[in-house]
Amino acid sequence: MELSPTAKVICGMIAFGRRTGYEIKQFVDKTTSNFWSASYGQIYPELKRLEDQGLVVGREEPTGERARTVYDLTPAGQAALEEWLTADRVLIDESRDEGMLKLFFSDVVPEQRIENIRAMRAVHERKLAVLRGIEEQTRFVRTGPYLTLQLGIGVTEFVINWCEETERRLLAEES
Amino acid sequence: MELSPTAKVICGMIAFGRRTGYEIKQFVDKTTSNFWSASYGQIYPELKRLEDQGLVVGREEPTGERARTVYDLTPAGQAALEEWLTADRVLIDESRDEGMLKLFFSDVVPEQRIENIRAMRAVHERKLAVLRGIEEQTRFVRTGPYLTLQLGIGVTEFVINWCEETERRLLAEES
DNA sequence: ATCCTCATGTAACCCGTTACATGATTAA
DNA sequence: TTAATCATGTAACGGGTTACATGAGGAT
Repeated sequence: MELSPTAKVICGMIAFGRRTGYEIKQFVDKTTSNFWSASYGQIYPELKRLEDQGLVVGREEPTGERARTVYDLTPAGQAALEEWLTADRVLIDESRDEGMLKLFFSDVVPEQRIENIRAMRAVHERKLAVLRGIEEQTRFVRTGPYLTLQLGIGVTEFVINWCEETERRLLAEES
Repeated sequence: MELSPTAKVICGMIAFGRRTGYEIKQFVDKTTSNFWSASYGQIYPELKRLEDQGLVVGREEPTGERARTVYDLTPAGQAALEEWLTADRVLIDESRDEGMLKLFFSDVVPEQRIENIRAMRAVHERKLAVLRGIEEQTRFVRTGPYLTLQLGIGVTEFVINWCEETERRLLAEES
């Protein structure tokens, strides 16, 4: 059973512990959103589809009067997840970085170039602060999340340094 | 006139020199695809819309019997492009990196972790080779494309190094 | 001749976000 | 008591990819 893009995060998150749709969204925002995000508009319908396909089971566990469905992986779901994780297929690798695009076209308005780089740096500084926050408040029982966080931090720092150096260099060249 | 996402690359590419839809696609693939891509299915309809909005003008310049429409920016198009480049708005920053997602969930199948990292490295090594190819075969009169290429190369190298180091570390810890 | 590149386009589909709607529970 | 958080959902919309269709020109 081939997993759809969003099914990959959903099943992975459930494999890390039974969860509600709401919790899946929280975890995605807190942990993978840097390289893989998901919205409620995808998560809830996808959970239904996964249940139809027999990859997950939802159990009603309301909090008082408040409806609440907790999902578990079925053996088929676990198998599909493992198949995906071990398969040697072409990996999705998409990115849309408007800061980079503006820098690319910055010769159209050259006076703005330094400003473009500063804006890029600001984006990455905010990102770094978020990642550092996660780093602090999380106990890493699992290595996967730890590794991706470290790589995320490393790349972000690299970009910030590059922005700083480039800004300095461009300012020096101006004079 | 607010530019749609795809209109940003299209107008930028035309600002760098009058082009056909086909040429825009070639340039995008060769230069920005690392952080911003576009398909024919977007480019041709978008060029029509931009012409309706008066931001570009298409001129018929066939090659013999072969139809060919070359686009130029109108003053309004140039203005819209400059407005976008100078505006201080929230920047689109999206990414979907399946290699990272697999690494994140690699505790589900821990024996596979090293393999996941190798696959990630392979992706980035291919990417680096492509970027280095562009670096060689291109004369950089313009700084924007040069800067984004350098940053792309730097980040890619950083990721490759991280993968190598992490792989070594994990192998050492195994024993 | 044949194949690659140039060149333009569209239709079906997939996917995903945004905004909205609703309501219970808990913390301040 | 009021605001934040927990919790579930959907409909409209926008955007983008893939696959297909077509054909001319240039190179081998």
